[in-house]
Amino acid sequence: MTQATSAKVTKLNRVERNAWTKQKIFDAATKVVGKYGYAEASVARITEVAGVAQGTFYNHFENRQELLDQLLPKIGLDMVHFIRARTGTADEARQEIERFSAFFDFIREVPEFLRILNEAEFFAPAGYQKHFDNISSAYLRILQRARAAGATSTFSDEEFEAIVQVLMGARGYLSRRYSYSEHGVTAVPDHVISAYRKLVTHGLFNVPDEETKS
Amino acid sequence: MTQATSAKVTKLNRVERNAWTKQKIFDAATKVVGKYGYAEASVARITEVAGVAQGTFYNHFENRQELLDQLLPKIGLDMVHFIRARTGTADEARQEIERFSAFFDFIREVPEFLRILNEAEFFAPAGYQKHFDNISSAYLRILQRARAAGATSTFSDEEFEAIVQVLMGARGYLSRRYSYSEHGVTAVPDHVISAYRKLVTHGLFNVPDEETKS
Amino acid sequence: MTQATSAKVTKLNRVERNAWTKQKIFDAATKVVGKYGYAEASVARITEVAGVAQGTFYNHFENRQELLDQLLPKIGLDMVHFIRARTGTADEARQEIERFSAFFDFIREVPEFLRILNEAEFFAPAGYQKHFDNISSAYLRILQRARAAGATSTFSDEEFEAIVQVLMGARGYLSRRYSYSEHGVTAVPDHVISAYRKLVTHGLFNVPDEETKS
Amino acid sequence: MTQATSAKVTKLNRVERNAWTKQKIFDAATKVVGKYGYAEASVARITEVAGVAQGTFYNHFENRQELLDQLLPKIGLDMVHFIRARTGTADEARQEIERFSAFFDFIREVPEFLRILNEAEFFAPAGYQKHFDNISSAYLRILQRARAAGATSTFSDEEFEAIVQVLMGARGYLSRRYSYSEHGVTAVPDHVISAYRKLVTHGLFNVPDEETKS
DNA sequence: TATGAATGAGGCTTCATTCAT
DNA sequence: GATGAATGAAGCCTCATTCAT
Repeated sequence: MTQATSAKVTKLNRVERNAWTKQKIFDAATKVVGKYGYAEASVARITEVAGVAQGTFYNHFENRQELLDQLLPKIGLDMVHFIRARTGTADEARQEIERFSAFFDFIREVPEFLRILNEAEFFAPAGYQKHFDNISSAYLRILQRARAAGATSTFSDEEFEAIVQVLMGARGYLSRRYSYSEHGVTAVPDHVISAYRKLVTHGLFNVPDEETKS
Repeated sequence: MTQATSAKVTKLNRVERNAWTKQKIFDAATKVVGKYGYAEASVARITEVAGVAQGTFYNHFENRQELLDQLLPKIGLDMVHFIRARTGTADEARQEIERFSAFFDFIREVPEFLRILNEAEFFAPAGYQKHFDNISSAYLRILQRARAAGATSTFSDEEFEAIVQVLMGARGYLSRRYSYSEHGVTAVPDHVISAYRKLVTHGLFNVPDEETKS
Repeated sequence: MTQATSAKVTKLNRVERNAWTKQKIFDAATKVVGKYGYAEASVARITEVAGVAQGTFYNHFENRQELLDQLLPKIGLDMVHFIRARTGTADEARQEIERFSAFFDFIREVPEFLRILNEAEFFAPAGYQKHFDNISSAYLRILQRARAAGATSTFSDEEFEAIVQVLMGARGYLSRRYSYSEHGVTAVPDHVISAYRKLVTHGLFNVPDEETKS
Repeated sequence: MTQATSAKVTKLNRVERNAWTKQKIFDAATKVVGKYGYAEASVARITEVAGVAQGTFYNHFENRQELLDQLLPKIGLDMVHFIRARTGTADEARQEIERFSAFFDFIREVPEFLRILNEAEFFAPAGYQKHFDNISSAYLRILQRARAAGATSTFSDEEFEAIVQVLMGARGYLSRRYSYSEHGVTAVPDHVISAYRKLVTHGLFNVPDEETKS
């Protein structure tokens, strides 16, 4: 999230002032939604936090929903960059764990993300869709590349799509359970990471011999 | 979902009439939330569908939220019974697949469940929590029993907790992706089930030898 | 206009109370629009005058426009009855003058009518249309009957339609000019009536002989 | 309507540029009000059509109302010239029909006029008043001159004033009824003109003999 | 003079909840 | 217990006007 700096605003030209105001609203929305959720993110509340008049809001956004729908995709891209920067060149399984861990690190970096991500599906469906497409297509390519390198079990493209859902679902549900807390966002416990690692590397169940080949 | 019978209401004593009215409201809420979501489930709409006056609502529920919070746990129990009845005595991995499939069968049986489940977290948090506790504790016991029978990889109790989140997240996300459709609820494709089976039996990634021992 | 009596409201049953409230709103709207015009007739203002809460408004009318569109047709019918009661059995020309005079008498009786009539076309088009259809069809029948009795010059049905417009336009414009005044509504001067009588009985211009026959 | 020429604006001095901008706003207002009506003629819309900034508006007009009030009188004068040019030297009754027809011709020439004329009374009362005074005094003089030439029935000055209202009301109502249409403005049907002619030349009703002398 | 972002009052409507019958 | 009209807070949005650049 681009944090609007509160530095001196001494000399800004018109275009800059304009962008600065929009950014203030955007940042305020991020804060408000992150803290109180979409349902409580009224235009009045957002503009109050942003320190502008309610009418100003509509100089920068068509309506409330338009802003809300921009929230997740924007932060979602930040997340992608963040995770990418934290992914090394180890074997594929390890990279997946790195991505998984980095996801939780990002949540701590941008605590608003958690709530925005989880609620967007219902309060900002268009934004959620956009974010989801961003993420899942990237994820799918990663898996396909791993498969090409012989690093995965045998999965079809369709199955990979389902797997992407599972992996995103894992992050979503785990983050709700382990990152929320009274005051702020906490680090994810190690056993969550180890559980995830075991699941993606060995599966959950031992398989009787005769089933091995499906 | 307990369907209120439309049988003759001729002879009901006071207690029965009372329960019958409450049930009507409850069923109406299920229908309305299932079809339009929590956000559109106004008291006016629910009571209209139930065929009672708005004021009647408050004779049976403290407020709107109280009813909404009861929705998911109640249907959730129906789901547990449904799944349990569909789980055989095969090996643990197979039973998990049966449970997974049964989950999607239940969605088709009770189409309202999908929306209620997915939205409850944000619109009926208390109800969601209750449901979640119901499910996850049951699930945890299943995994622990499987472990005792030597049917799982090596997981600690804490890790199992995380795994439960993952498995529920998988169901949640996959159902959103594959069960929703224009008109009603559709069956989940086979490749989703096979992907899930592969994941829980073999994991996702092949592991280089030296990593085997974490 | 049915004036809501301000008599004791001691004992009214539910249905009566309901109708009474709706009537209060209706009367308030009549007053407000009559005095300040449609543009200034906000729901807030109307409900304040009616002495009810703003929300109450929407228990009785779908929305603001629905009420506004009912205003003119309702008063318009009162006007028709009023005029009819004042029209005697003299010859057709005299009856027309009676109707014309009665129109202005009605305006004094129901001063709100003037503004409601004149503004409705632009602020309550649906209501205006309804009123206009009511009036013009009645008027047309009157003219046709007079023609059948040999009491009119030679006009076709289509021409009569145009004449109806002219006669209504005459009332509209004359009432704006002669009935409005600072404080309330004034009687129309005699010379207006005599001018109207001369016009409808002899026309305006003397016609050179050779034109007589078109 | 003075159409702002789209000629090269390359060399204009300060005064000319000023007038040119004001004219652009004026023309835009005419278009907007003519097409959408006064109520939809927001300053934002007008300036957008004019291609100037909103603030510019207030360099040329005190406020929104001031502009709106200038619209009708200006076009009204164009109308007067138009009609005068189309009025011949035949007998008075014929001239009146020519004026009547020319009025409808003008509406087709300047389609915006219709809406501006009809709505002005309520949205631009000051402008309406001014226009009305312009027209009615001119009309009154015409009638007086006709009377002096012995071309009219017996009317007093006061009665003539009322007659002017009737004749203008006829034009107003007839134009609303017969000139509006889905796409643009249509010619007035012949039977409207013939009805008008009959009315002003013979009146509407046959008069029993004994009434002749009122 | 031109610009256009900022302002804030005010409009319409929804809806959970109350309460007299 | 059932009813349903009444309440009023709160939400979203529009728009004429101002003002710093």
